[in-house]
Amino acid sequence: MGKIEEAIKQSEFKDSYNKVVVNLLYTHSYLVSFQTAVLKPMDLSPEQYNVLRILRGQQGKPATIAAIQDRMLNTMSNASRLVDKLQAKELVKREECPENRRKVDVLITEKGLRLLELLEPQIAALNKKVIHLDEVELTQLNGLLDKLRG
Amino acid sequence: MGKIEEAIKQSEFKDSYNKVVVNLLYTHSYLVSFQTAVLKPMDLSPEQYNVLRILRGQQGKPATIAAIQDRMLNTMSNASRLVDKLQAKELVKREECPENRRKVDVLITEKGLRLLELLEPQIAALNKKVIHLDEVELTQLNGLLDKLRG
DNA sequence: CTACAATAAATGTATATACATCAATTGAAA
DNA sequence: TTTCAATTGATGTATATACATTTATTGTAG
Repeated sequence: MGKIEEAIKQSEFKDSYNKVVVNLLYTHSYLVSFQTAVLKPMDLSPEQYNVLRILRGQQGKPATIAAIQDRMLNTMSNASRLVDKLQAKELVKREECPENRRKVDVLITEKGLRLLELLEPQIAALNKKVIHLDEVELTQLNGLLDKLRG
Repeated sequence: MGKIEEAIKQSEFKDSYNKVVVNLLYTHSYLVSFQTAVLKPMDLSPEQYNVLRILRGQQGKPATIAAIQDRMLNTMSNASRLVDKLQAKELVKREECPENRRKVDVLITEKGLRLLELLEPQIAALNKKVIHLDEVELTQLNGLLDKLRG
């Protein structure tokens, strides 16, 4: 695939900022399309998968809808409806928060945990296959992305 | 904002591949949300903006729907419907391709070109403001993203 | 030439997303 | 205590997206 100029058949960019934006959008699409292919047979969207991982990260503690929203990668998305979908598949459950009845405690179920365990090695293998960087480069890239956001 | 661990309140990752994926998804969302804010007053979505730029890149030559699809950042999206939306706003026009009536030639209009000229300095200023990297780092980042995709 | 496969774009449909609004609950001020 | 603003999540709605199917046109094998 190579350079972004070839990938999108554009020979030059206004400036390096512009080029890096296009490169990031393109690389994002590259990664998401692979991820989607692995998740789809399990009837999960990438954002649903992300919510499951957030809930597992709570290690037994419940998370409110607002807390999930906060940690989501796509900050514009709708945590309430994502939880609806996951609950319908019995991958998460809602519980009324006793000390504040406005809040809703969301927890990952056993079934949800088992699904993650099934998916994770597949995703890891996929990442290793489609990300053509070594450890040093991965660290550099993580550093640059962190710095980008300031 | 700083490190990805703080941004999404996750203390550790399975491996560096995983971390870089999360970091990319998060940075993507960071950039798109800014871009959307600039485009929204002009009633353009980021993908519509992208299609306009692709058409301008043709420098007067028309592009077929398939050619647009090819160059789009989000390869899954629907070029035909995006062109519908842009055409309704008179930013692009469709013309029947004379030598092959299955194809449709799409061209950017004067109005479309003027809109791009209006938006571009705004986008450039925004990029400069929200991307906290210098020229050397931008080049490094572009190189790593190109290498990532192989 | 005819029939059929291949190609190009449009359309149908289900789901996802963005954003505004609504309803319920809580907390705090008068 | 009563009232009202703030918080939390759910819902309504329009648009966007993913993917399959359909329609129209072209190319090609028999």
